[in-house]
Amino acid sequence: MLNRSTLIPDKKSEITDRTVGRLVAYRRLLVRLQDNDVTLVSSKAIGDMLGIKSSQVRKDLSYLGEFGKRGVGYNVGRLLGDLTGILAPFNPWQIGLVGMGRLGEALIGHSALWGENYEIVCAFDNDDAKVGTSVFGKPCYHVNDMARKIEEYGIGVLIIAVPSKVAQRVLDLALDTGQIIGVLNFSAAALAVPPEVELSDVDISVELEKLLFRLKLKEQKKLLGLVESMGSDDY
Amino acid sequence: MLNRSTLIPDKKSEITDRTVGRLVAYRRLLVRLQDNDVTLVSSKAIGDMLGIKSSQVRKDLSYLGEFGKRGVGYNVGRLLGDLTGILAPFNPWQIGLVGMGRLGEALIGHSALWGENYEIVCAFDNDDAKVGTSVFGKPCYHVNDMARKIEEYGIGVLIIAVPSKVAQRVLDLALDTGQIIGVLNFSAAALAVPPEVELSDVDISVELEKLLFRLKLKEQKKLLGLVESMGSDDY
DNA sequence: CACTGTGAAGGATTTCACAGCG
DNA sequence: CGCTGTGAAATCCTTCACAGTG
Repeated sequence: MLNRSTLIPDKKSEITDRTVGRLVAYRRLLVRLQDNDVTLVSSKAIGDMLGIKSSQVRKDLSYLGEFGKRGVGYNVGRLLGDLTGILAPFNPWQIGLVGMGRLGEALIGHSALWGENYEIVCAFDNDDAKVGTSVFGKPCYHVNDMARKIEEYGIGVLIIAVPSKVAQRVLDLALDTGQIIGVLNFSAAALAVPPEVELSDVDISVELEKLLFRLKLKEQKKLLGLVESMGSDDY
Repeated sequence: MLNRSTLIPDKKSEITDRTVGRLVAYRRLLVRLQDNDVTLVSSKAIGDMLGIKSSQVRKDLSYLGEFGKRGVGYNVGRLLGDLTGILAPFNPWQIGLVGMGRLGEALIGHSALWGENYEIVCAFDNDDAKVGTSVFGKPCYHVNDMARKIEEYGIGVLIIAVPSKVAQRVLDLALDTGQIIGVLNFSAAALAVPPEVELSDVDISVELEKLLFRLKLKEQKKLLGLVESMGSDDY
């Protein structure tokens, strides 16, 4: 169960969520490089391709050990293997998808969510038209059967893709099993989970509004700059 | 065009992206409170409902002005109005959706992306079966017509929901119009945009992998703790 | 020589702690 | 008295700068 290659190095305590996000991106890039028969890459090259400073890349990788050769760079295959091992779970995760609406379907079909290391094993919905069907080979069960199916499938992680009004209620049904340890929440609800459960929120409309606000700030700066350049003092 | 109520206060320069994200959440919460006829709320109450420290709530709001009454709290209606004004754009944004796959459809149907202040006006795809159709009332055009339609509709913001292999190519077609100032990228590609264009990435699989890695770290800590509690020293 | 690995500096964000006020 | 608003402290994250090395 605990095999050496996937163990996270001792400095692990310093690996933050932000670093992990970048590690995932590095790994994706390395896969592409390997496909293109690139065998060597520098932190500068990685950074340029991802829009990150090279020092950030080196710092991130340094948390995991010493992978590079000074004066040379990183061996693509070796680094890819090491990153893959570090990111890989000890055992594959079984994931349940709650909510088979448009977003749920999009997620279940999302190729990036079909890995060797984790798998959406089934979905849940309260719409009788969907219950009993299969989407991309994943069966859809009624929300009322969730607790039972979570145990049957050994599901430890849930993806929540239901309307925010019902998100907490439906989640609580699942938490009652005591078997859920991680939740990825796509609803706009601020979900409550016990402290031992990891919760992560992806709020699509917040992301859009953040972007639009940045644009507004820029617009305002431009407009105010204009006013100032007309020199109110001089009039 | 520049109306007073939507102007961002002078301290605006301190408003960070993170703060904006929380402001959006505060506004959503306030709408709910107002619907439930709550008229008064404290920073502590807001924080508790959203899983945030009350000091964070107060600091965020303080960037925008003084909205609360000491010893009392915040007036829900007043604060809601102020936040709405500050977050509202000077003019509604016209948004184009690139990619009408499952994720694109989910986004176009996502109720949260239909606001008074922004609207997805149309979609683009390269699949002839989709071009010419309408989804949720939004017409779908061919990617080759994108530049023309961006100008026709006055689109300033794009949502990218195409496979990462083609994302940059398709985006470049749009950027050539010189009219795009913001891009919300759902693909896994690290997109390049000119410095005057705001880019924001929402990477669904990175979010999932980050969560799974946190779970792995916890698991490892537990396992190592177990080893330690067996007290190798004592044997 | 070119690049990594990393302490130390610099920035950014959160939290504290308390003065100030209704 | 209770809660806001805010400097100051603490924490977290990124960038710099350079010693170290193949």
